[in-house]
Amino acid sequence: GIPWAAMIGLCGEAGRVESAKSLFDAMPERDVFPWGALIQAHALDQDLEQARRAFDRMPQHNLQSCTSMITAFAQGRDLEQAQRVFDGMGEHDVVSRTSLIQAYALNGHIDRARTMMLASKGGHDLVLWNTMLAAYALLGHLEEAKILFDRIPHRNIGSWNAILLAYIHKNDLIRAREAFDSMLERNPTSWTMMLAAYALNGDVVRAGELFQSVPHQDEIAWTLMIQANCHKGECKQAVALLRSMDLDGIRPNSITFLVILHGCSHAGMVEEGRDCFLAMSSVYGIAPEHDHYCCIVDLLGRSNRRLLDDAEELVESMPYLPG
RNA sequence: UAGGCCGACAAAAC
Repeated sequence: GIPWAAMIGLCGEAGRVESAKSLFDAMPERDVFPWGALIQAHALDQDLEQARRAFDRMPQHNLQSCTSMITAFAQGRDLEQAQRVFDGMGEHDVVSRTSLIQAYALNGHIDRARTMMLASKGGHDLVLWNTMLAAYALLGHLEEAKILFDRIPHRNIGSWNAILLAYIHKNDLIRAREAFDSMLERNPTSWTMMLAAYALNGDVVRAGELFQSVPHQDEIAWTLMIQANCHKGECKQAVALLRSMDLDGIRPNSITFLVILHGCSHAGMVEEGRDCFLAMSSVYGIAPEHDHYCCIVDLLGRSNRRLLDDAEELVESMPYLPG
């Protein structure tokens, strides 16, 4: 059948941590299992505590589980714990070293990370280089990113996406677009980054042109188009795009609504915002979260007396503390 | 077939 690890990994990717946990509890022969998947699921869920707990529960550790844990600590900004897990390992390989290097790179020690990269045994490794590239991009170290990028012999799409991110981070959209156009292969990440660059700058025209070329427009691409329009104050158009999504068979997600509510709030479009908020749960089946309530309360607060009553009612009914 | 790299809001970073 399907390997347990694959199932747990899939649950994690799909954001179904509970399912991943039940699978984990149900599976036999835990002692020979690649444990990393469950930790990964928690890490993807941004729940570092649960990841650590799962890690501690495991009767024994191996390269996989330790590497996942190091990655979780690296991305959870806990360098010390990452180093500690690394030190406790019986053996290391290029994968676990890469995780540790990422921990240093993302936590204020990019130079140390670079030294570690150069010293890394086991020959050349593309993912290791891409990890450093991505860190440079994130930190805004464009020059270092370019130097490294130029020296990578067999760049893959991850390398290209990382350099693209580096340009975008510097707001050099000309160079970003040049890189984007030079790519032999693009994935949804590439398209999203380029589209987001235009959308967040309020460049509806370029965003729209690019959107037309996106091979498979997903909910993220649509959300970015909505955001581009909101940025321009074209909230009516943004709300209209929500309908277009429907027609295209793409389901908005909770971020889509957050973007719309923000836009309506900013533009003072009280009724439209309220309607979207109501439709969110009743039509699309998406439960409003804390941020949505903040938006809608803010929105209704700007309105007339009648809607202000709505706002008070809403605050009383919401499952969060006001503020 | 399994553990390390790249996507919108937020977070983080600056």
